[in-house]
Amino acid sequence: MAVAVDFETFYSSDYSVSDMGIWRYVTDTRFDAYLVAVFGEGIEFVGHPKDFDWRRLHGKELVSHNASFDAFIFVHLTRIGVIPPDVGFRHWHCTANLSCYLGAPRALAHAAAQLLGMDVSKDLRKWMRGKQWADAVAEGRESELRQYALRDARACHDIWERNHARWPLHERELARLTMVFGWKGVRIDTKRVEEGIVALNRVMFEAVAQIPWAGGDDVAILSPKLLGEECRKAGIEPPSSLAEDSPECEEWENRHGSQYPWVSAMRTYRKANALLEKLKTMRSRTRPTDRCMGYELKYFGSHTGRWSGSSGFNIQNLPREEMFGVDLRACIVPRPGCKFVICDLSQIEPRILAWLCDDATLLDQISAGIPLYEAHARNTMGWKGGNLKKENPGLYALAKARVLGLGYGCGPDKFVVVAKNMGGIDLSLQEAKATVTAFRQSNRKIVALWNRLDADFKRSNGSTFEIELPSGRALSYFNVSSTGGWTAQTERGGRRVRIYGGKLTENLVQAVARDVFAEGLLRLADAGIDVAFHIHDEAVCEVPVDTDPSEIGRILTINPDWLPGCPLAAESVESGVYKK
DNA sequence: GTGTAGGGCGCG
DNA sequence: AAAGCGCGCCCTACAC
Repeated sequence: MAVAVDFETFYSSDYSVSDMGIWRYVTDTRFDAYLVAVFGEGIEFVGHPKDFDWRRLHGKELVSHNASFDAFIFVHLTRIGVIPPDVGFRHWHCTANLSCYLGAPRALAHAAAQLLGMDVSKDLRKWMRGKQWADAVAEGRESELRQYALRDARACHDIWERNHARWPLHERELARLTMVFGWKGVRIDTKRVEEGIVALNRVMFEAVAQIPWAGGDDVAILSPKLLGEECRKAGIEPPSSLAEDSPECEEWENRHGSQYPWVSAMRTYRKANALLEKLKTMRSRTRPTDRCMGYELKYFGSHTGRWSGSSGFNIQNLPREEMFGVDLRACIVPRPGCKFVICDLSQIEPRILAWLCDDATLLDQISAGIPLYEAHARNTMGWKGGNLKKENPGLYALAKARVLGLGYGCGPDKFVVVAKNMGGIDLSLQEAKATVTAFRQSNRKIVALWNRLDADFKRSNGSTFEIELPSGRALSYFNVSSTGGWTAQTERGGRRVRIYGGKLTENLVQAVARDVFAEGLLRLADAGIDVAFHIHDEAVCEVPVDTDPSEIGRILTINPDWLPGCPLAAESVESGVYKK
């Protein structure tokens, strides 16, 4: 039994949690929590937070949809004296996270539709945008608003009551850790951020100077249409794509690039702008009190279970290298007295794939210390020499591209691109075709896994296809259908996507790797090691400077009980800044 | 004005 | 028949 708590707070087009982050939103002078709805265990209240007897929640299990928002509001209202300081609730669960775990959408309206079959329209909340409680009163809609808030609290309560038994305790703990890691945030090197902003403004100024249509105020500098018009004025055809990996665009650049620097200026502008926006977000979200920036990760952000970045700042996709002389990762630093130990699980996905295929040869080689991609080259590419990475870096790169690309069904056309992007390898389509065929012939166990999953999937036509993962949780595909090709929904009620053996294999591997890493996170927490943030298979730990870094790798590579015989390895680096 | 789709590109 | 996968955020274009 739990009590649902749902706050309604003022927001507008230029004042919102999603743009500003929760800390700045709450500390802004415009902040106003004008309503709270509380529902469950015989409590039914809706009104101003100051009018609720918060002591009624003492000792209760609380639940909110997006608990990282409501619990933060609760803490803030306690700090400023609206809520008394002695309300001791037991846990504060999140039904948005629960919904994701169950394969339902995160947003309350859609989650309630899928999990409760209930229509929870958000129209009134949108209507409140930019309006204060007094505006609602003036327009005679306050009782409607109260009902709306209570209805949301009831939906949250019902989602919890009907489904929480299917959410394991260790997964709830992962969700809780995700919330508190994000609240705590990361320390920011504010000087480096400022310098980066100055440098990028200059880069963009110079790029704009090269773009003839960039004069006015509201001009779309990256507009393909405007580029097209400019090209036709000059009597040349515009490239149909500006992507870095477009051969057509590469040819255009070779032919026209020196005379017309437009494409290269647009690319520079695009990259520098994306970087600049990230720096500005960091600057605006850094708390002056402790020079730290809160961030948010979405627990179960992907259907395979991985976390995903969120809320206007994605901490999981910071560039690895410096760009335009700006090192974004280095803007994130340990707190005083601490260092980072950055630890990642080495080649976790191919190891899992080998384990799932029961490829004993490969597993034994890895256990014996042979590098994974070298072992692959020995087994299936005829490598007979010594250390492959040292003796033949080109072949090593190809082996890596084969393992990471071809293991999941990549075809020849795509493999040309994958080999180029991943290993800088130029392959003709003919060579790619031969490589794909040879790979599938010499990796029969992988192909057998594709085929087995594909057949199992098709047997689920008309219903839900579930793959039981070694950890005990399930990977689900809803409403399997064969109409117009085989499709399913990876999210309940979501868009249909094409499903096939290679994709199922990749999803399965990704899900198992996620569970391995998740167990590691729980063990780190048990050992009292702070994780500043994490990126799929990498934990950025923030520890006192005298901490032994090898302990962290040891903890992350303990085999879960459900993964016996899969050799795990980790690499750790100590650093005074975040880096790759 | 808002919402959405898609190109492009950052990450694992 | 064949198909790398999983994300989020920037921007533009376009429908309403």
